[in-house]
Amino acid sequence: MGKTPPGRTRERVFRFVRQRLLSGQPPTVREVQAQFGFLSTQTAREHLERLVRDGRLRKEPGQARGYRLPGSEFGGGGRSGRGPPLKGPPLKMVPILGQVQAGVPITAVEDLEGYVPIEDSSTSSGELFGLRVRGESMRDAGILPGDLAIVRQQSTARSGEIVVALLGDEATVKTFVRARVKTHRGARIELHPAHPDFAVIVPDPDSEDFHLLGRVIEIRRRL
Amino acid sequence: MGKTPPGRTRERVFRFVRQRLLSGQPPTVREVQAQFGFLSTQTAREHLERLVRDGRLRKEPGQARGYRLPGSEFGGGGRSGRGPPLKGPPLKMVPILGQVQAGVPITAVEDLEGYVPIEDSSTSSGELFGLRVRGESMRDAGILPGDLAIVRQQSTARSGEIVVALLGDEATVKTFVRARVKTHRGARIELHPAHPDFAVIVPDPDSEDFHLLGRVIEIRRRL
DNA sequence: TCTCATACCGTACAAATGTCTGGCATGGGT
DNA sequence: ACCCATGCCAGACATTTGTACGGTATGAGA
Repeated sequence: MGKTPPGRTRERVFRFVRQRLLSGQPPTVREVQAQFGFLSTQTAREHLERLVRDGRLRKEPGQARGYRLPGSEFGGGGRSGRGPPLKGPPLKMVPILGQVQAGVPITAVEDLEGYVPIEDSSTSSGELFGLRVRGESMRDAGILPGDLAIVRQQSTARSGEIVVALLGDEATVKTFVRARVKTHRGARIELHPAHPDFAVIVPDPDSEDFHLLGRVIEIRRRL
Repeated sequence: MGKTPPGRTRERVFRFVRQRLLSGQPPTVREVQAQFGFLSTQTAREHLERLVRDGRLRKEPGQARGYRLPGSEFGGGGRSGRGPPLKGPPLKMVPILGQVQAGVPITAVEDLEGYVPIEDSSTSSGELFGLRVRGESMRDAGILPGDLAIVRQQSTARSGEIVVALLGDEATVKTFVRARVKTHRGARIELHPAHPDFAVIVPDPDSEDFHLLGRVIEIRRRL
């Protein structure tokens, strides 16, 4: 193997490693070596280490297939042993629920559409689930029918947050508002649509027909 | 470690391995061992091998971190046939680009914000990347400033598709339209905003200042 | 010329990791 | 009782893989 222009080969090495990492199969040093026909593992290693020094790759020293992409911190499972320092993966598979019912733990719901991957670095303990948006009532907030709402289960919310509430047996996405009302002791709850044709809903917080399912933390739309 | 109900532990092992694979980090036998507190690597191995025999996992014998999800070569996907209905979507980590330039291969861009996980079952060969949306010009299509657009690199598009185009050195998200014009031979290209205050853009397809970067396949908004 | 950096090769060694052989205990069935 | 499958442990061995130390050759500058 002769020499190649400076940086030329390294660029190709990066692409190769990157492709492998993106598809879930971290390469070994020797796989990189073979891919480019290097006659020495050291050559591959030098390229890799250089990419790490340049911040284009990250690595877990000593681990087999230890090269990673920078940016998102993947990691091993929740650590319990003393082994290498690995972090918990912020990546989760979130179930998309076909229908929601009050009081039914989402983990027990069988009627699900599938799973979507989501990065969840938050430490909040609420379970996550996905819900398909129906209706135009949040149109002006950029939430359209068919969108997938990622919801964190919680029974309270702050004013202005977009939430999923269960009214009767219907799940609905609205902006949660605590309105100060002088006539009452305390505040009252309102569910605001984001569309001129829809009216504000004022549920009775104590009613059996009203349940706050959680807060919408992300909207996804497939085109 | 005492005994546990039949299959109980194996189910947990499977979930652990699956989670790791989905996040791009195949576990070692010993990592599984540590995760569940087994005192022997063999115990972990037996669970893993059993999962392979049951078709729930696949493996590359002899390779370090050689366990895979069945179906596809990568993160998972496809069906495996037997066993519980567990499909693993083909999962990739997609780079979020801070800025885009014409002619620069996305793999060479260093200025990236991070990576997001995305399911890509399509067989299209175009590379994927993420781009932060700026401006209000697509507001009425439910695409707001700060949204993350997932883009598949391609140099052509069909009329009506939402695309990312490079005008000069500015990347912009618009609806791609092929307008039939009688005066010309062939059609002309238009980039339509989705906001009354913005005007249709009619780029010169042959200009150096116009490049079609790709098609928007998904919109994500963090709330 | 001399240094220095880049690009590559050769050959090891040691750690990480996959694999194997043998054993123990429990429970279900015959 | 016997057989057999399951769940687990113990201790090794062999391969894969990361890492280290040293070498050759070329080109850019000082």
